[in-house]
Amino acid sequence: MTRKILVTSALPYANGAIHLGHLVEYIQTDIWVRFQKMRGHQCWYVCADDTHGTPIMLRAEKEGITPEALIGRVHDEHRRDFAGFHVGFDNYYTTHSPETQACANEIYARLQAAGLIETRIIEQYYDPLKQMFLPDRFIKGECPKCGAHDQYGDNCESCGAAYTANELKNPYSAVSGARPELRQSEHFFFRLSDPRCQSFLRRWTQAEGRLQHEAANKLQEWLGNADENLLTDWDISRDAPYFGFEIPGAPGKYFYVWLDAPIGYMGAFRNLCAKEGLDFDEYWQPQSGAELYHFIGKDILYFHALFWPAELEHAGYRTPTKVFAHGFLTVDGAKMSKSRGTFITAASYLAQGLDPEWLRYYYAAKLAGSMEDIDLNLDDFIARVNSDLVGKFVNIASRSAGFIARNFAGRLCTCDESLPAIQAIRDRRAAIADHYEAREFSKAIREIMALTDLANQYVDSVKPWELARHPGRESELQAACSNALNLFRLFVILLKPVLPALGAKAEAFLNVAPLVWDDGATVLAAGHAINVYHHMLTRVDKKQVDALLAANRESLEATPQAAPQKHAEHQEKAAAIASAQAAVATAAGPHISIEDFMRVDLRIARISEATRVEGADKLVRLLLDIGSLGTRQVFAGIKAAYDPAALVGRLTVMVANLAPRKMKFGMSEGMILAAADSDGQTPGIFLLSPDAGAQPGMRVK
RNA sequence: GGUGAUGUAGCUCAGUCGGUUAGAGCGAUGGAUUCAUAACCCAUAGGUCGGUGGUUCAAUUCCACCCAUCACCA
Repeated sequence: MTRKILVTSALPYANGAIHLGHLVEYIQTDIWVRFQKMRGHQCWYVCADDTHGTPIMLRAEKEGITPEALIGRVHDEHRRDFAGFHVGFDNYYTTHSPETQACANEIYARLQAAGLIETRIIEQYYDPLKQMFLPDRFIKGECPKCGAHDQYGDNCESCGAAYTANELKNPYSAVSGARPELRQSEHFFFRLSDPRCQSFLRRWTQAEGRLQHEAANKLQEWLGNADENLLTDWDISRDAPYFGFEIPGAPGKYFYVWLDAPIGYMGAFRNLCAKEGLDFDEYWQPQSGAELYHFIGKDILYFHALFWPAELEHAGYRTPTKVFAHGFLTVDGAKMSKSRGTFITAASYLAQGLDPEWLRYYYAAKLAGSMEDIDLNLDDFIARVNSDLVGKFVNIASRSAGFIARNFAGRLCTCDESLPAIQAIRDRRAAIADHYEAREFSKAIREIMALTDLANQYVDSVKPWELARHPGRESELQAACSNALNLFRLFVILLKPVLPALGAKAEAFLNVAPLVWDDGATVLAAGHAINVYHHMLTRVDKKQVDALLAANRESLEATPQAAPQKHAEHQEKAAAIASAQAAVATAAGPHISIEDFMRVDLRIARISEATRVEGADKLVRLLLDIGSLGTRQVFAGIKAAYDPAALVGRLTVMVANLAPRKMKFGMSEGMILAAADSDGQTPGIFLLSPDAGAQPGMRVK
């Protein structure tokens, strides 16, 4: 039965370059789509640039161009990068399109008719100079806790404290530098807290097979128990000026970028329908028999498994068949880092002359159907590609082709289908297909590589190089090489979803039409002529990888452009955090300066009160007297080692300028110092004490 | 602090619904071979399956706690 399948990857934001982290998702999706197409299903793969929002608007302004010009340029870059990695979209569109706008308006109107849209007045910082409302991350100021300058409006990158934008001291607009003022504005909300949404989502998210188990657990956490309503309404509007779609009937109000982003899937597909003569409704009406899959990163599960299905359901559309979330990419076990050069852009990878199929293969060999992060271990990458692809797979063709060309004018003889290696492939084809279907690509690759070992063992056992030296054994030689090349052909079929370009080269060499999955049931006919063999794949040289890292290594002063794996408006803040972390990690070195040390305000403290904390396993609540600085409440994880009653009255040392942290049990306004063996060899926690004479409030230095 | 996940050979990962000697690929070492992009083939060495306790005749596999890493939430 031919399935009708619509597949999407998450929309990359149109203000940054595609990097290796993005590519995990697009390659994963592309492999799956190519597999479905090879199976003969009608499968459409659409994606688009996510083009709206404040960051795009401001970026364009900064460059002195229109937002349309900016997103047009980025669109071309993205298309080129994806094409370079053989990501075969059927349509790569843009959310800034009439189709997306029409879909957004339609969904909005239907939600409104269903009583799920509500307006509410909210208070927000406004930039009087720029004359625009400011999202939190466009407000900077001094951290209310530690006083660090130039901190963003939601948390402090210096001390880690979390707060709201209006707690910032001396706030200023990151856009104009002006002092922002609080103003009221009417916003539109999607009523996710409505009982209809809630009960629908409980049902929808827990449906068997809908989400991965880890994802379903996460959703359960967000939804809470049946008697709780943890969902809050979603603010879907932004005030002008904003680059996006104006809300119908609400002049000066625009759809928030995250509202129209997933609708961009529909827009891209509608655009494809016009080109291909497809029936949009057949895929999107509630009773659709078509399948709909979204491939996403785990960071945007919230949008795709809560907001999006709730919108679709209540706007009278079908909901996704499944949502597939994947993990993040690490490089050599760590987050991608500009200073290490592991923040590798797609364009630089291609520009350095690395083969995109190396990466496709490596990702496939690491990807499973789970949300676990995957690691690009560069040494492993080199070893694996060289050994598996060149040494095992391509080698089968390379070691057989010469004999056929030289001795038999390129003609094959009958393939021995009873060969154990061929039988083994036939036996495993269905299982390998199941692995592809379940996105367990690493399992598929493992099976395929085990089979290539059998093929090489076969060649080794019949020793064509010896047969070639003995006149009269020509037919044996031809049989051996024909069998080997047939084995190679079968591997090409199995690997073609992962290696489309190599597959095309192999098809040209084998002189066959594009191979589909079912071709694995057949062999090449006797007398079939193959073409001259040319190298199909080079080895990875460590020098190339080193050069790639060098090309991507940036000085610490360089401004980061995008953070790994983030979408839309997450980007700017995450980038800032990433660069701050990178700076700390690399700039600090083995020593800190005296200034660094002096930033920590250590004080003698007298424990004036110590009580158990109901519901906490490790915590003791302490009240600390620090002399002229007053008293502080601190939660300390020392319950295992100290009886609270025995602590009262004793002196210890505390960090007095640690950012207060809101805990489940109250504010913790500092930290006391205690020793513990980090290896866990010596159990216990040992509180520090000053020598006699120290008074509460004294500075420790 | 809470929740979820992860922790198995030098590296990357399987696996065990509790049961005789824990697997693969790569890497290492030794051998064989020379058709092939110094590829391939054979063999060997390497792990008290993060730690501690418990349940059991038996735990890497179940339970509890702890440690480390990651994510989300607060």
